[in-house]
Amino acid sequence: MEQKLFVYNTLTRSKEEFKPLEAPHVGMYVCGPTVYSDVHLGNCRTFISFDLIFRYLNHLGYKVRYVRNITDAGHLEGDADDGEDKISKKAKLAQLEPMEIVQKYTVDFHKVMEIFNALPPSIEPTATGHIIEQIELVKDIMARGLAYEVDGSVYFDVEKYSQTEDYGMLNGRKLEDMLNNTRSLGGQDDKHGKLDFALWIKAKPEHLMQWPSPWGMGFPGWHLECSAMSNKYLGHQFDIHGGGIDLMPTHHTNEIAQNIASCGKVPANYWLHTNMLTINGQKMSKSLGNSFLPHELFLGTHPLLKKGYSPMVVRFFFMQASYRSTIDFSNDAIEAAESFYKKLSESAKKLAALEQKETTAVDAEVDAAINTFCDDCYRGMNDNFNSPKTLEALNNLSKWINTFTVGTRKAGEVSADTFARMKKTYNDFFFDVLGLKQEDASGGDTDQLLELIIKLRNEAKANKDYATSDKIREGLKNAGFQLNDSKQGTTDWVRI
RNA sequence: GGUCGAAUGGCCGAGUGGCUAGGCAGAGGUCUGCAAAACCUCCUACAGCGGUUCGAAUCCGCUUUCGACCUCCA
Repeated sequence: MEQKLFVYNTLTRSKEEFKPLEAPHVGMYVCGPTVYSDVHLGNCRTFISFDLIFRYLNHLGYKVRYVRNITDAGHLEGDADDGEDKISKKAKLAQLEPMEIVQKYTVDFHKVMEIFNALPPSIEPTATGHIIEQIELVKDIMARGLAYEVDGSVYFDVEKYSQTEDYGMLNGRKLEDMLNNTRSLGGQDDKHGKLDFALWIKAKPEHLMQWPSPWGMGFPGWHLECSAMSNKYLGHQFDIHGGGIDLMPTHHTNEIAQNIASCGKVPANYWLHTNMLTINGQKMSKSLGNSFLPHELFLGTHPLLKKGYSPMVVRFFFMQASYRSTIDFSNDAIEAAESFYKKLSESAKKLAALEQKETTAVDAEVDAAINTFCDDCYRGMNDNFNSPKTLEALNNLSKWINTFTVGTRKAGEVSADTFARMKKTYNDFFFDVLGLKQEDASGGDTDQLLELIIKLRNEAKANKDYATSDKIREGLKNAGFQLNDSKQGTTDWVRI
């Protein structure tokens, strides 16, 4: 079928057909984490969403250069530009080198991403590794008269920029509204205008992270790194820029301004924003103290959790909503996801063992239905990465997989092509696109032990010694293994 | 306060003008020694009030509630 991918572009507030600048190459930049503390689950949702997008673009055959930065400097604590660098602050508190903090949380972040089966980006540049590029960018902006220096700090002149450019092109706000509604903040006397933001910040002598620049010792402003690094690795113009929707109004707005001010171009054609994970209807965030960490979720150690949920269940839970909707976390919701995930995962297992053994007449209706469901997998993802739609299609395929497995209908009732397509499509989407894994795969020892126990039970069953066979089944259930007998006399087990 | 967005059945969550997703939970059935799994059937909702239309969950207006951003956050 024809593949036309539509994506919702925040810049135009509409769904547009995705057309890369230089197909089959796609450049995608996603704002990564600030590595000053553990990533919480809300952060994870965003990166898992972009992992889904990355995976689907790959699946469609695009050659994606996926750049996701690590912010390891310049991200200020507290309000405006008077605060302290987050990493610096944490380093002082813990009496560590800033780079120790950065290293620790970067490594943790990578581990968590791996647990969630998120693919690593093609390039993962750091802010501290691109100080020179950032200084050059500041110089470019100053050369165009759109930034000014005050006492060793450099600020972006939003009002001057707005005389020729549309500062609010992304956030949809009018300049005057933004000016009128900015809360008054202390410590901003150096700035000419309320909306001006720091490109380069003068460092106090005790500041742990500082670099020489034409304006003295200092460090880069937070928004600067993304402009500098996307320019460097993806060029002045690329296809997709993404991030959490909370970055859109300020961070991305400033980023666009920096890019236009330095080279005259809007960096990306499509701006994709993921929505927030909420808990009890409120945004999950570090500052609100209502966030939980991935391992707390896995182990069920957070007070809000009834029990632990495995990484794939969590990933599946995210896939059940579209990336542009908020998801409200609740035990009921994630338990529903858990059951659904296990069902689809079991079907994937059954599919691997499924063969077209008997040659039967092809039932055109069934054949057509299965082909439609395969198409639906694509239809879902092509519609702005609508993973819930794709899950629905997989669920429809799963019913046929189960029916064929039980044998009520024969796999031979569909053509060999359709059968092969069903296998490929189900596997492609379940494993490669949605990035799900089977979690109940066991080590060799357990497999062998269970096989033996099941054999003993089946012998008891054959002797109609149901007391013994039920005892074994009950015992295994208590140990976390559910036995399922089949019509053919074989017995499967699943972890529960 | 300003700006923007959201409100869908017990729970979650698709859906942008007619064909009234899907999952989970629940009920009934088939299968089974009994289970489990699986399959089948049932459970037909769109905050409220107006309006546009032959027809609205879907478009418009008002009201209510909630959220996001405006201040660090994915």
